Amino acid sequence: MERLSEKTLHQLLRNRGLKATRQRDEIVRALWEAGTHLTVDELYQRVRRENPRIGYATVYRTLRLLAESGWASARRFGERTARFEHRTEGEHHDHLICRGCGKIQEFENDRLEALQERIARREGFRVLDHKLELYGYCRSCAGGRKAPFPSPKRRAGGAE
Amino acid sequence: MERLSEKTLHQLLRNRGLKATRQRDEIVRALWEAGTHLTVDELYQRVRRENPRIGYATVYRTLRLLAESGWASARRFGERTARFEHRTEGEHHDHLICRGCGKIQEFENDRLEALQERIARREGFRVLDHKLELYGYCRSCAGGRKAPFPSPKRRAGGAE
DNA sequence: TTCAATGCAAATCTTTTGCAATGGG
DNA sequence: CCCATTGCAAAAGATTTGCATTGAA
Repeated sequence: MERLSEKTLHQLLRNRGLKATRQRDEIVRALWEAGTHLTVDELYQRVRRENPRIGYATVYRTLRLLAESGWASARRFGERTARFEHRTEGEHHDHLICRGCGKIQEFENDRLEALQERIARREGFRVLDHKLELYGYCRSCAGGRKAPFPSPKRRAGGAE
Repeated sequence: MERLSEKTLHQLLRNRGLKATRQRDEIVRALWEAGTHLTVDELYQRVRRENPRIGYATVYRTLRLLAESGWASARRFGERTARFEHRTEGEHHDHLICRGCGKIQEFENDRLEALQERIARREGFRVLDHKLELYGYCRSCAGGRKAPFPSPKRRAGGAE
């Protein structure tokens, strides 16, 4: 049951004087195995399959812990809920989000990173992290609407 | 009372068969005059100074309308609430967010945009919009912590 | 044994909605 | 006039927190 992801975790916890628990192992493992961006609820459901007694709050608390410590990162792709993914030391990737089918594709580009770094430095910033999201239509959805305005005659709902 | 921003707005509303109202004018004007990223509440407070009878819901609904139509754009800088800013046709800028003092600075870079576009195209995506945020420390805060881990012995709160 | 972590329920916060009243075209 | 928009209060979601109990070190 001891895996790469859990070793890293235990080490990380020890460094901060925190405790390794069954729940934390399960959560970390589920996120690791998923390999994608999961919402808190999706993750909760998965962990629940192994351990039906786990609490929702524990998932939230653990995710916060993981995000703070760098093991995971939180993203928000224009949805109302946050998504989390495992984050590998050193590695960084950005996202392409399809407005048609909702697909989220990752990419990595060193020149992009370098350019960002340079721009930030020029402004006197020391960059620790960054988030880049490109929204549009993927190949399969590309034929679709041009989407400047949703449609005339529409109720004006709330914001965001 | 007729301003550039309002002209654009009325035109935009007419295009969609919607009505121009006092509240919409006030909201648009406040956001326009602010010239920065405001939370819904900040904007609400400002509009309220002119018109104390305005409803919170109206601000939300109007902001959604503005965001959908392109007049404004919604951002989320890792805070729990969304922020809105006026968006100028054609123009696009990204953000540098200081983790020290919270300052949000804007920048624009065509090479960056071009590179993003190229990367997306390579993946078969047609990009409509994008969001780039660089998090770090601004010049004044740069001396500060390196911030890998907040601090040992800490309660693990909820997520995000 | 000790104190961090859990599970549950209640509390918060943000955003959305239903609906009667209002007002723009 | 007609129907979109407003204001209010209530609802809905997402996330956080208080607290007694449990469990890791």
